[in-house]
Amino acid sequence: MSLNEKETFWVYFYGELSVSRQRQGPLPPCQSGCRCFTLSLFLDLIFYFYTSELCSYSGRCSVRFNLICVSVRDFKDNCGSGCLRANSQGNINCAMMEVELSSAHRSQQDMNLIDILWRQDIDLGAEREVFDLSLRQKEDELRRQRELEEEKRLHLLREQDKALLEQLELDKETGEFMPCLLPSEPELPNTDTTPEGNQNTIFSRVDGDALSFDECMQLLTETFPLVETIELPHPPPAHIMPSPSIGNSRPDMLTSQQSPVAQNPMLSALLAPHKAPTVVPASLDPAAVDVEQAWMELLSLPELQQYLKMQVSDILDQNGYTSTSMPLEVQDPNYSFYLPELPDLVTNIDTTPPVPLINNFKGMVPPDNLNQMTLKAPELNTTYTTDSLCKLFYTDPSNTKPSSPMLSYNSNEAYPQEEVRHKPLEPSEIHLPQFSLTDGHKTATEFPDSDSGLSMDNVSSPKKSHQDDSSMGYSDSDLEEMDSNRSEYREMFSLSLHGEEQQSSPYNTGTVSHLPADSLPYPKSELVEGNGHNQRPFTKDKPRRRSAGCQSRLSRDEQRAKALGIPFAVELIINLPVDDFNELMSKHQLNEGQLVLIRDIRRRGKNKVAAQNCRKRKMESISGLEGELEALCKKKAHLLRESAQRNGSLKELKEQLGSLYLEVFSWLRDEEGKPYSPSDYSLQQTSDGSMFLVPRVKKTLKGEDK
DNA sequence: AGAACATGTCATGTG
DNA sequence: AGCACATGACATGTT
Repeated sequence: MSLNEKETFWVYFYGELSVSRQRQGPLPPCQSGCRCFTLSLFLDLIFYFYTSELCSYSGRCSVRFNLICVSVRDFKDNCGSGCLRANSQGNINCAMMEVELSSAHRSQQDMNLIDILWRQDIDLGAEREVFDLSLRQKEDELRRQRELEEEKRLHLLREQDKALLEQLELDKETGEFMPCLLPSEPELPNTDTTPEGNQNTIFSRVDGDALSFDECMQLLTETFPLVETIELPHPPPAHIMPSPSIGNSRPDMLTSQQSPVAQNPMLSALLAPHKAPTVVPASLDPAAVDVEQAWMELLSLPELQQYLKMQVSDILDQNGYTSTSMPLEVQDPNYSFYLPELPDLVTNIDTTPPVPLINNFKGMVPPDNLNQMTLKAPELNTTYTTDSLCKLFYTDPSNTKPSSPMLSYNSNEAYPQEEVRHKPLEPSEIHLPQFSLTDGHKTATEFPDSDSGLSMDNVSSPKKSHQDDSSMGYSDSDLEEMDSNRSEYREMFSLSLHGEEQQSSPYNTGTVSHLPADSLPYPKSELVEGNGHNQRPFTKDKPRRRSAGCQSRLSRDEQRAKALGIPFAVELIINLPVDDFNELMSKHQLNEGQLVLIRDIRRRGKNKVAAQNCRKRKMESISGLEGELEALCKKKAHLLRESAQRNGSLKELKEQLGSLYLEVFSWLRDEEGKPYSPSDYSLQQTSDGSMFLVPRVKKTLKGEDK
């Protein structure tokens, strides 16, 4: 029996509705429950579940579920299990095809459970009409209609924004766009609550490619349609309390009071000062910009970071918040590490799936659709929002809290850690290629991973660039803790940021780590040809296809050296003979940090080559031993064959000898002319060739015994 | 999901 | 003692 796309059926998740990702482990499973869906809606929900948790996951994943689906007409008729698989493009290609709709495996326990759940829903007011197909179809039509209206409205808003920008005037002195008039901004959050909001509401642009503040705000609005504010142990002050009107509003319907910014006290407090004219780095093309990238840019703005710290510091000071007071830590031991400072802002930023990211999943229901999906099942009779959907599937409170993996790995990458808290980042440090040595004995780790190499990966690893930007000042202990979630974190940000900006920022934090960098894990990279190593490491005949994000360690060392102003190539540092190397070092005036980095580069480079050679030798040794073993096996087989051959020949000779013996023996006659019995006599030959007929001893002994 | 493999790094041993 | 190299062990990423 197969399910009709529109047919309503009940789904009972008995304990397992989980999203798994490669290497990251399963997400918290959905709590068991019974829900009424159409197949398409069920798939939508599955997809939402999938996209909400894996919106930026680029690898393969699957949604596994066990379910019992019950059609209206044929109540408790079907059950089965299946697996939705998504490819790297986010397409779910198997859908329900693997669902086996058979009642053969349904247990009586399942049947009873279905009955109980169904009756519960009846008690809650669910009627059979709820599952009527025609009603469902009407509902779908209404939903589509709302989607169309919503698209039109969004389009209109974008047009308005564009028209607004066209009204800007270019200030020839500053190169900034200044507003020639101050139009109202209905969709701009907090314009009515921020005193300076109406003064300079237009974020100036260097050129057309830059993100305006309005675009940033729009980005905020679009990206964080729904914010689940983390519950704080103490209520935030009134001026940062979220509006009570905040509910499950659709993101696109947010008003200035309902906007994510308004919902997010940290965010609103943070963003308000940014209404002052500020030059935004003009590196993004709004038409083609990835939202993630835009976010990276937005969050990496020095002004934003400063305000972020200032505002958060103020808020925390006012409320007595400390990282140790966060209740989230209780739920997640790692949370104090993830969210020490900016719980609201970054948590909200990271936990809400950006709408465009969800849109990346081609062929699936757009999030707006999801937001508008309605269900008439007893528990699902409200408009579907990200929140409600999450609650639908994550009814376990622990799963909706920051202790969830999603939140965890989202949080860690965006949080300035200890050093940031205690040592505000100075603008002069932001783009300072030559960091100053403030503490001689700490210079070895002036670059957070100058010894470990962690930051080298940070430099060029696109997915870590954000972490670099935001984790400035991570202590090594923090980094150690972060490591356990690093890969997860990486999955969240697939943006590719390249260029000096990203490369330099991690090193310019002026932060000091205190642990031996050895303890710091770091992503591995591969040796790139032409990086200075003439020796190619021994490898099997397999294609070397590591990801671009896992670039050469040395190239990062080179970037490091460049950032530190080391005046010679990394390959030179590594490959130069000791004397020449020392001479080179003495020729140049190098500070402690440079010397440490150079020594690390040389040590790592040498050791890397040594390891490669070692492995090469080991593999060669293994190959040699394997060859030797093969030869010995061949030799053994040959000897065995030879032995068998000779045994055969020997056996043949023995047979011939036996027949000859009998023939000779048969010729012998005693004195009476009778033949000798072979059992009584035997023929023996002496050394001189003489033959004797000898009575068998055995016979004689027996005779004596008698 | 997990095994197999590749690679970088560190700690330690050795000459 | 200090250095360079070798290698086991480990971590991490990829297939």
